[in-house]
Amino acid sequence: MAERSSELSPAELEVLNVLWEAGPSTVRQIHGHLRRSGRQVAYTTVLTFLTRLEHKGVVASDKENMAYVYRPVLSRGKVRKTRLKNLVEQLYDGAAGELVLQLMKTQKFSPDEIEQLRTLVEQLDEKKKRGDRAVEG
Amino acid sequence: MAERSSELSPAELEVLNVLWEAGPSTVRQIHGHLRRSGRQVAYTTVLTFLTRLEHKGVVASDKENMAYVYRPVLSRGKVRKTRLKNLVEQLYDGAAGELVLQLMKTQKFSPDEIEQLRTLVEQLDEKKKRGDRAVEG
DNA sequence: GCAATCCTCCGACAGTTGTAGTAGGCTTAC
DNA sequence: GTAAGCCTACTACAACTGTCGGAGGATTGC
Repeated sequence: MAERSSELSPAELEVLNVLWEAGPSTVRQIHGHLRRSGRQVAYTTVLTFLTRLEHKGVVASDKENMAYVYRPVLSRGKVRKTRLKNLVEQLYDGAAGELVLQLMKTQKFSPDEIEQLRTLVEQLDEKKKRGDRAVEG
Repeated sequence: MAERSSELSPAELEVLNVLWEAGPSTVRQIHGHLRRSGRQVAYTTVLTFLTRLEHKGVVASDKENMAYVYRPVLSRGKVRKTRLKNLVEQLYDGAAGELVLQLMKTQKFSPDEIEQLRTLVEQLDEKKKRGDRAVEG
């Protein structure tokens, strides 16, 4: 099992999510956050995850007064990108078209999002038409 | 570690992918398929994965002449759905809007897909407008 | 000053995953 | 009938994951 050391397990991701949402936090704060959102887990377990994450270079920490304050090093955007790429490769033959279509059919969108989608599709459509003309002429 | 028994590891998914693509196959066929696509792995390793998958109820097998022929029980669509749901929950706060937007901005689409996207957006737009009127009046 | 708290470190343990070797049972080409 | 192949079953093992408990040091309420 080679280069898995920089990958994030589900539980590690949960912890990282708290950090992204709440910003730099102590173990206790993260633990409280998780418990409040229904995740029953021991304090030391959270500590273990943070230690592992730090080891992977995904979070960093500074001692502040009594306790260490952890902060994310890896951005949510980066993780999203990697994960999405994996998903597309593993289940959509590397082509995201179908995925987008599937999402559009099954998900709900806010008016604002629909507006953005419309704009994006129009742009794509423009490009397509230009391509068509190029092929024709 | 409770109900993880029905989840698919990356390596298991690789094997399942072959089954989805190539249809029912023997261990040897799957092994060949994987090797041809650059995945160096021992015959018995593939067998292990298939055994585990069968144990999880994800594939089934029948003895045909000499060897067992394995076939998928779980559809690609189902796995896609589950995985997508996980991704959205874990990294997009349960709302797929942002995900779709991200994909639309970063991915390439075929003319046909663009056409479909346009249709879908138009439908969403219609709905939105009806909603607006309902709110106004 | 000392018990109650907190904090981190270390070790542990079972289940999962990736990977493969070996043993032993059929098939088949001679 | 026997060696060469192919097939599965069983075993193994290290790394990764999820989960904690206990040890031992610092802080603080009283």
